Order: sequence, then C-alpha cells, then structure tokens
Amino acid sequence: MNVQEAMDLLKKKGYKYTDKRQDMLQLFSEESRYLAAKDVLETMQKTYDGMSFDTIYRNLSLFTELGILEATELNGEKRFRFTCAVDEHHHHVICLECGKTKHIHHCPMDDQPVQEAGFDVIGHKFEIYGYCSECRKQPTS
Amino acid sequence: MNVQEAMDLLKKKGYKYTDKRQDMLQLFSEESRYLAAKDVLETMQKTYDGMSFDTIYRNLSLFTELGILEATELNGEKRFRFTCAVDEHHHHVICLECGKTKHIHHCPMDDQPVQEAGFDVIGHKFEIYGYCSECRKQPTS
DNA sequence: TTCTAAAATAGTAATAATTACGATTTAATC
DNA sequence: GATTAAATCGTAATTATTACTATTTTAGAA
Repeated sequence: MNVQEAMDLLKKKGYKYTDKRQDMLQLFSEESRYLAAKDVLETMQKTYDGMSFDTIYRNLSLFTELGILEATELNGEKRFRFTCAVDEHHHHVICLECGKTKHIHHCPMDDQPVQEAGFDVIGHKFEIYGYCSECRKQPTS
Repeated sequence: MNVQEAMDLLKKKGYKYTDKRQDMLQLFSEESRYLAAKDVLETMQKTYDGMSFDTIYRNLSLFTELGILEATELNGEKRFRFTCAVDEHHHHVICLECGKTKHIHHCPMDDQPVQEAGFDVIGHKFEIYGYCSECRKQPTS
C-alpha cells in the first residue's frame, strides 16, 4: 500500500479526494510506526489550523475499514499504521514510546493449529513490546 | 492463587480486610474469565447497594499491582481475571462475548528467540479471540 | 463555467471508561 | 473504647472517542 494506491482505492469506492486525506496518508506512509489519533491531529494541525478531530477520527476509521490502515491498541488508545506490504501475514515488535515497528515474519498460529475445542476462533494477536534504540528507556510502571 | 492466599497477601502488605474485597476476590475466583469493571460493579451492587465504582477501580488496580489479578484489554476496555495458577507462563484463548478463557500452554516467544536488534524487549502478548460454545455467534463487525 | 447533489468538514456536544478528590466511615492496633 | 491509617462514598474531572448539525467543498452534469 502506498499513498497513490490508497487515493485510487478511495476514488474507486466513491469517496472524495481531499488534501487532508492525502496529507494524512502521506504522514502514515512516511513512517513505519503506529500513530495515535492525537499524533495525527497534532501534525495535521500544523498545516491545517483548526482542523477538527472529528475529521481525523472519521478518516482513520474509514481508512481502517478499507484496509488502508491497520489498527492496534496500546495503553487504552487505538493506534494506526499504514498496512504493511511486506508479506501475507505477519506480526510486529512495537516500541511503546514512539510506536515504531519491526516485522515478525513467523506467525504462532501456524505452529499451533487451532482446534480449540468449543471455540469459534475469529482472530488473534501476537505483539512484542519494547523500546527502540532511539527511545530506549525503562518502563514507567 | 485463591481467595485465601490473596487475602493473606493483602494483610501481609498492610492492607485491610473488608467484606467488599473478599467478595470481589470471590467473584473472580469462581470463574476463569476476564471481567470488565462494569461486570464487577454490577454483581457487587446486588450485594452492596450504592457501592461506589471508585472502590471497584481502586481495588482492581491494587489487586493487579499485587499480582492477584491479571489484566488485558478488549475492545478498548480493561478486563481482569484471577491470576492463573496453572503453570509458569502461558497465554489464553478468549471469548469476546463473555471473557471466558482456555489456556494455551505454548508460548511463541520460546520458538522465536528474541534478538530483536535495536529493541529492548519488555513484554509480549499472544491472545486468540473467538466465541465459546455458549456465546457462539458471528462477530458484529 | 455554472449548477447541483453527495460527501467532507468544523465546531461543538455527548458518551463511555477511567481517574481523582474531599468528607465520612471503618478496620486494626493500642 | 480511643486512635489512626486505610477504605469507601459520592461526585467531579479527565481522556479518548463518537455523534450531530450547519456549512463548505468536491465531482460530475448541464
């Protein structure tokens, strides 16, 4: 996924082209890290003074629906990143400070064939947390 | 961990014995599932009319600090369960409806020795989500 | 171009989960 | 029973998120 592909997808689905959307996508495309809504808002407001956070949230959720962004949840807040084009299915090592990620190319579900008796399995999460070299510090808790 | 051990631990640490704490612990000990604060509040208020949710939250976080409860986050809300006494380290299959769990006795971190270059790893999460036999239904999304 | 309809946005209000705080009550120890 | 620290109540504040209405803008047609 890149900005152009994402804008094309929006167009194809009948959504409109706006500078704000392009800028939001640009922001995500420039870094491989999970951003919180407030990070996006902060950056966007430098360009668009008075930009509404309704717009941010609405677009974040639209992009996620369309598969342009992927979401996770850290410390009670949702975070988003550009959908990785790396491979079919993978997981992430995530920096708890800045949201930066590295890929984990192996999925534990492959080892662990899930015949979890009595459970209809619909999803899973495997995430490794830590601090990247730039944010290296001790956890606050 | 059981209710008695938990109460003993509280006493040892200088915290006080209260019926409400014992009842909260009892509630958790009776089921192996993740409960949200509001679930606990709801149940507790049947016994203690007008019980403050401040008390619920304060105790949930105290119990978690002391290792009596373990916490996770589902759909943006924290959920808690009695710390499993099953084995040293394991993960869960979790019912998204009722929070019921099954153990996964194998940890993916064992296969995946983490020499994640440039990351100080401090934790990880591996959870499988689904619906248990009683709650079986399709996801709403 | 100008016109029109649907979609996007701003600004603000509402919601939901959680945390904080002063006043009162209670448990534990003397 | 008296004392003191801890627990609780009742309520207010906070934080992230979602919802709503009036206005503006985009895309496409005339």
